[in-house]
Amino acid sequence: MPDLIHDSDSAAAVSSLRSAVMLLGRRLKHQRVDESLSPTEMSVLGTLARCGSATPGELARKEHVQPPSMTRIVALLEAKGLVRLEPHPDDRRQKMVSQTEQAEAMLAESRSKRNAWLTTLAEGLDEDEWETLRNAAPVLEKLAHL
Amino acid sequence: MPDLIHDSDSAAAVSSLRSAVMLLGRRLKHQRVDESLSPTEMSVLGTLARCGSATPGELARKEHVQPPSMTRIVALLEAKGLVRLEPHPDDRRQKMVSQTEQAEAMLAESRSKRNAWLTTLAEGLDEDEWETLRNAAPVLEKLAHL
DNA sequence: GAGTGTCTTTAGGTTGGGTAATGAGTTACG
DNA sequence: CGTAACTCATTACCCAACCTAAAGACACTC
Repeated sequence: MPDLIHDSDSAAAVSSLRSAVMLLGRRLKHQRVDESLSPTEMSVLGTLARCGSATPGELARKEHVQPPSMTRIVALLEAKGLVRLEPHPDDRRQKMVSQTEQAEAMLAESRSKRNAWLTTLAEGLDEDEWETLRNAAPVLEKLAHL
Repeated sequence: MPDLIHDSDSAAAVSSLRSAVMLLGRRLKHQRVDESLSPTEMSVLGTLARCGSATPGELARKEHVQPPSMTRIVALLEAKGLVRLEPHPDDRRQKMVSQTEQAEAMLAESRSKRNAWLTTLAEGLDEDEWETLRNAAPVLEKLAHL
C-alpha cells in the first residue's frame, strides 16, 4: 500500500467522495430515468444484461444487498415482465433469472433518456471535468464492488 | 456544450457512474464512520464546519433535502449535543444552527476512523486508481451540488 | 437416512427520506 | 396603518427500500 494514501490530501478526498456519493445517490433516487423502476431494479437489469443470467443469490452478492431484498426486487421485475424465472438445471433450490426481450427494449429506451439527463448535467461541467469523470467511472465501479 | 459528451463512451460512463454511485451509497450507509450518526447528519456537520453557521433552510438547500427533513436532522444533532440553536438576529422566524465544540472533537475523531476504512479500501486499488479518484472527488462534489 | 449446510422466501421492523398542512413572522401594497 | 401574500420552520403522516430473524425446501456428507 503506497504511503501517499495516508497524507491529508487523500483523507480530504475520501471525505469529499463520501459526501458527494451520498448526495448524488439521494438525487439520483428522485431523478430516475424510468418511472416506476427503482435505481436498484435498473442496476439489476444492467447486471443481467452483462452477465446473461444468474440466481437470486448471485445477484444479491453482486448488488451488495441481502437475499430477501433481491427476492422482492426479482418478483417486482417479473411482475413487470422484464425478467423470466426458470428452474435451475442442477439444483432445485435455486432459480435462474434472465431478462426478457422487453427488458432489452426498455434498456435501449432508457439509454436515450439518460442522455437527456446527461445533457442538463453537462451545462455545469467543462470538458476537462467530464474527462475526469469518464476516467473515474470504472474505478468507482471497481471500488463499489470491492 | 462539447460534442464529445454525446458519444457512446460518455453514455457508458454515465451509466457506470450511476450504478457505482448507488452501490457505493448503499455500502457507505452501513459502513458508517461513527455509530449512531447517519451519513446525512455527518454531511450536515461537515457543511457547518465549512460554513460556520446557517439556518435550517440554507442547510436543506445545500444538502438537497426538504426543509422538514432538515428540521428532524437538526433536532437529532441537537439532542446529541453536536449542534446549537440560537434565534436569528434579524428574523424571528428563522434560527441559526452552529456546531458545538463537541462536534469539532467528534469530527477529528471520525477523521482517524475514516483512515482505517480507507486503509482497507486501499488494498483493492493501485496507486493510479487512487490518483484518479483523488482528481474526481472535487468534480463529483460539484456535480452533486449542481 | 440423519444431520448439517445452503438457497430462497415469508414476516415484520427500521430508517431516511417525502408531501401536505399549520403557525408564526415578514414584506408589499393599497 | 392594515391587510394580503409570501416565507420559514415545524408537525403529522406516509412511503420506499432496505434490514434481520426464522422457516421451508433441497443438497451434501458421513
